[in-house]
Amino acid sequence: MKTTRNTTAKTAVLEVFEKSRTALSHTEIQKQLNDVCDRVTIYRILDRLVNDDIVHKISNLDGTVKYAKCNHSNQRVHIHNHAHFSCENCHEITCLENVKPSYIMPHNYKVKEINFTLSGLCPNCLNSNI
Amino acid sequence: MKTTRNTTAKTAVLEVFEKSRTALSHTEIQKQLNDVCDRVTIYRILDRLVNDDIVHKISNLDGTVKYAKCNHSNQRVHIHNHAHFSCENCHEITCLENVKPSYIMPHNYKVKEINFTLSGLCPNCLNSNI
DNA sequence: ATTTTATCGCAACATTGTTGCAAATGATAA
DNA sequence: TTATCATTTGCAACAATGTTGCGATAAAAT
Ligand SMILES: [Zn+2]
Ligand SMILES: [Zn+2]
Ligand SMILES: [Zn+2]
Ligand SMILES: [Zn+2]
Repeated sequence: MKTTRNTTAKTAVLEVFEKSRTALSHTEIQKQLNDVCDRVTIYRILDRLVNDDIVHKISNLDGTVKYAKCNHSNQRVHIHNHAHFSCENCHEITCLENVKPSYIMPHNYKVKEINFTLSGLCPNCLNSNI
Repeated sequence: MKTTRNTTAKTAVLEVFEKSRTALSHTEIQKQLNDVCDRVTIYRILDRLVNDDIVHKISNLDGTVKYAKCNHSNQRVHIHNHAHFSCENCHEITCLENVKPSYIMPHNYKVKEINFTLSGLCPNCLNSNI
């Protein structure tokens, strides 16, 4: 069985996540890492973190992909059914841990994962009345 | 004011949408068009169609972007609040026009658009018990 | 038919993500 | 501590996707 190692690069990436209130793209992580490691390594670390349920991947309407730390890694069944908010002004993406959509599916579909992203203006940008 | 023109390329793209039951990526459209026009032109046509509320853009968890015809262009207020299903086996993306999520948002957010994509197995792939 | 301007083709570029392979390094046990 | 070995890394090269500038083309209106 494949074990996951704690490398300096991985630790650095996790620290970046720890410091961030919002979800981060590969590029944003790379900028904050200041050449701690190669671009490719970041991709591979992110893959592993997603695989190990430490981070979850968020895909935005505009095609950008971001990542955020999971704060429920302790749960037995690990699913990300919370919503995300994408601000059209500041482009920040945040987890809305308490927003979970309810819906009724037609028969004959097997749903395994959901991706619910809302976009518009975040509280910050709404207050600066843009 | 900018007016939109009906060009042969645009007509060809619309015909491709008309023939398709599922959402299409830029690459899929290009393949079906058989060099009717340049790759860049397809991008520009898609942009215009989205802008004119004739087509809507769907962004998938795996990072792929697809487009589907809107079948409610007549509505006064044009919003895409229906869900989409993305099959992890055949990779087809279909509009679930009747599935609309209900949810409760925290205050101070202004929601303008939602993107609700479910993934798993579509009826076709579920029946071929994979 | 003429005019206007939206659209197109092309080339060049930017960004994002992937792969193969030799070298480096973390974890484990001797 | 040292030896071992599978995991991880860096590098280089590649692939896919999307963007921009600009001169040429063509749709639509007069
Ligand atoms: Zn904002
Ligand atoms: Zn989240
Ligand atoms: Zn399927
Ligand atoms: Zn749809």
